[in-house]
Amino acid sequence: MGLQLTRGGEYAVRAMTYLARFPEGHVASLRDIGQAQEIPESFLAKILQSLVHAGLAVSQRGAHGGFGLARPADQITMRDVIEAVDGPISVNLCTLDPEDCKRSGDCEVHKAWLRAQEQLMDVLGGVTLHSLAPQPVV
Amino acid sequence: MGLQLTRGGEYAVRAMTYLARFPEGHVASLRDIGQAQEIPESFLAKILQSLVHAGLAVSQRGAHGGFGLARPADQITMRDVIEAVDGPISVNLCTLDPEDCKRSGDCEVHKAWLRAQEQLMDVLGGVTLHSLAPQPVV
DNA sequence: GTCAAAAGGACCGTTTCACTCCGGTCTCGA
DNA sequence: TCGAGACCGGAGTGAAACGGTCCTTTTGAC
Repeated sequence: MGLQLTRGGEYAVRAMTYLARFPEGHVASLRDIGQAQEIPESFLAKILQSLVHAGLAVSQRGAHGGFGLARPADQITMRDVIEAVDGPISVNLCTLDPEDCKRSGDCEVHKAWLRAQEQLMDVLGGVTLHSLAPQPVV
Repeated sequence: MGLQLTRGGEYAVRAMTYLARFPEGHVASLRDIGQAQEIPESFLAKILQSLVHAGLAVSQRGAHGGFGLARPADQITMRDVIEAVDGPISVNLCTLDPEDCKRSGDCEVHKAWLRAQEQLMDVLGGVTLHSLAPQPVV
């Protein structure tokens, strides 16, 4: 079964959506997030690190530390989140690296893949965390 | 890197596109297809078997046997081919089996995935082998 | 009958997935 | 200042999927 999101990507979207429910500046701990979203905590730690590295989340160390969004929720998309965790979205190898695909020039198949990829990115790039979040928790 | 097509799916599309260049009823041997499209023959054999089982290709055994399309090229889509080889396209587990996703009801994330999936299927389901083939070989 | 070709099943090395573990580091609060 | 709480980051791991290979059997044309 190809063309499927990784578990890490799925968890990342859920975790970030959870963080989007809090007011800006608020941080939630690994444990909070993991328990609320039913994500194994040790795995979630890795995922959140990727998100921090990508500049989508911020972390606060020490007692009462945790994670929060690095920007307002309406400025982070599903695409951002997924690419931070799983790397660039490329529906087929040949759409990622045109060098690698000697057929890219004349090849109708290549063009079809490019279109499919664009559609997918449009959808994922158009969905913000804000639009995903249920009514915010005050 | 998630969300990517398998090698098998890629090969399948190329192989079927190759077969679409011939007049109906013509069969090409495994070797022909493999050499023309630079696909390892022993692997291609497996892929073509999946396509035959799925009713997209027909095979002729014995001397001068080979493979051909089971229907006219304008009635076979990329989606058909990919699903025959890689199984149903599901961009996320929760879009495949709603039972499995207890969040499916109230969950905005779930709806976003459904939309993404639909877009992808629309593109892939709208591209026929006919539209992919270069000028047919007589 | 013989040769060409697909059918189909067993096998296999490598990579990726989906985690886990653990020592280290930082920070706050008492 | 000391220690508990929390993230950092790298190494490790079992299972599954990927990407094939190989070999025997069956079928069909000549």
